[in-house]
Amino acid sequence: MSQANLSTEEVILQAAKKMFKLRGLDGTTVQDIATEAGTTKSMVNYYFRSKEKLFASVFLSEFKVFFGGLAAVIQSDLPLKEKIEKIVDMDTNKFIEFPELPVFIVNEINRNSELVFAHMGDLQPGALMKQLQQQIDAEAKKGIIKKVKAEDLLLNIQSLTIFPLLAKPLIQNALELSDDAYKQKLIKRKKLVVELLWCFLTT
Amino acid sequence: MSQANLSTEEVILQAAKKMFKLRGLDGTTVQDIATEAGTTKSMVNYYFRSKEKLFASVFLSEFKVFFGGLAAVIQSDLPLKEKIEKIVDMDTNKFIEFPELPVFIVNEINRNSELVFAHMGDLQPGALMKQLQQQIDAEAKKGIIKKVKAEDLLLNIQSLTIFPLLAKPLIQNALELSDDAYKQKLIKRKKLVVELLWCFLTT
DNA sequence: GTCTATACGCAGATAGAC
DNA sequence: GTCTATCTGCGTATAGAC
Repeated sequence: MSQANLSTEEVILQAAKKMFKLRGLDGTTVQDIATEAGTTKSMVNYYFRSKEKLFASVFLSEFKVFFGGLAAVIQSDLPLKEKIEKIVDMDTNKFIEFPELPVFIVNEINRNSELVFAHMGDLQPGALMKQLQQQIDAEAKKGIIKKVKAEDLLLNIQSLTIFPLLAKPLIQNALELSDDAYKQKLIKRKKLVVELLWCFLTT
Repeated sequence: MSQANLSTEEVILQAAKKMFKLRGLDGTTVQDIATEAGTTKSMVNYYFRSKEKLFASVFLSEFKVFFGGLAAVIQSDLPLKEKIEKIVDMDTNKFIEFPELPVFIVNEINRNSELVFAHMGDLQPGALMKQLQQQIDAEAKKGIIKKVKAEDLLLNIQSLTIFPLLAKPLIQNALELSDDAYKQKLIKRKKLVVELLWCFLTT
């Protein structure tokens, strides 16, 4: 970080992240990564032994970006409505910054699931879900919201925020929107998504 | 259709559909298709000239399955609520029958968009959207629903129905659900999605 | 119309010189 | 640690026998 010239290993890793996110595991060759990094295939294999090992490390770190923050918000002691707002806001911002992430993750968990799930055994979604459920039950008892399943709420939030990124080329094509117009649409959409979710919880 | 033994060309086409949907354009080789079809690489290239030409024809027909029906429902003269129910029901059933479709479509429109959009110039989403907007405006004037943008409504419907398919491996892993349990969850979810959407439109 | 043989290039990976 | 040279296999595509 402190030196201007990154080590070759770091340059290769960054190039791999870029190419894998753009074209996926199958669509990226070691040569692509080497060219992007300004080095040779041999160097890539020297530092990372194989394409799959390199991919695994890239995927894991990107997956943490993808779901990083979600756990923190759920574990915080905010009221449910603010948690929803925060998750929607966070996801939207993250995906505006890294638009290739959702397609990358979705593609790889479906196409290379063995490779992917072998390397992420340490995540504990069950505990998070339980905690969120307790909060929902508590707020429902107070009459603030109606009782729903935590897993459904979370799935609805993620569906409404992530899908528009996945379908971006299709929607842009259909509505004839520029990249910037689409970005503005996503930002406006945050409010709409929260309203939609909250409306359902309080009716 | 009437003869038990399909022509070699048809067998290859079916094999290509299967393999492309499972592994995508980049993840499928001509050899894979040939093996699946019980023939040779040469035959594949004989009938379809190239892998990309074969892919283009597969994608187009699958895309029509993906969006077939949507236009018909929007163009029908049902009230909005029934249209929403019908779209949710249709999409869910379709994706239970062909679970690989959403990932396939999403991946290819993002990764191979040039190839994809070059072959689907004849779709007219603008007209459909306009028609749906008119119905929304009409029902809003009657006080049945509140006024919303047709494009937002459609995006919300598709988000809530399609995303759970795209994230299937992740959700199955997190909630520890079998394939059949997941399928049951999707079927139950139809009602929840319609309620969520309709609740927002009438509040 | 079907299949064998084969062309040619690039894939991923390694050996060994410097 | 870096790079050149090279291996082996598979990728798409075609030529030509039957």
